[in-house]
Amino acid sequence: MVDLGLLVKKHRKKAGLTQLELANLAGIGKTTVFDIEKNKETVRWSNILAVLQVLNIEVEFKSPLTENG
Amino acid sequence: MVDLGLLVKKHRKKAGLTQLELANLAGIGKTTVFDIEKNKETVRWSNILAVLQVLNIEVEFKSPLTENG
DNA sequence: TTAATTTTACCGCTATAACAGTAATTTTAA
DNA sequence: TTAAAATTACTGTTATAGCGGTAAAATTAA
Repeated sequence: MVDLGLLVKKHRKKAGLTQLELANLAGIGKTTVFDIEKNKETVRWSNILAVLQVLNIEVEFKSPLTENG
Repeated sequence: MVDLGLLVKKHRKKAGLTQLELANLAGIGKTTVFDIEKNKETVRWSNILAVLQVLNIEVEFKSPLTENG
């Protein structure tokens, strides 16, 4: 899954939240939630993190270096 | 690994790049690279993505929903 | 169908991230 | 040790993300 916008949307729906409710829970504006779901990459990392936290989504970074040592 | 700043720094070092070189390769300012390595979360998602791309680091989002279906 | 809800879209305003420049500090190499 | 390179830190300016308000589509429910 590379589509963060769709991922957020799916999780939001599963949680039974509207964009506005998710925005309020994450402490951000509704416009930003909309932007995230539209894969607008100019949003702040902190705002994405706030949304992911509400939806219980974890972030992982992977590379050849992280695999071994 | 949750420390994105340290992760970026390690990969940058491994690639033999200075912050300025990484910034130029990623097409962003040196200040932003510095901020990312300092785990400043107010940076733009697009700028983080640009840095990760240069360093060949992939992003993965995980949750109970992404595991099964 | 109609009404209610939600999403999408656009608008200014404000707050601030991004930036280059500079300088001080720290690290590395000679 | 000294010199060179890199990192950290700060500053002022500029560009723009974030925001609420509003309204139009789209979706859902009755």
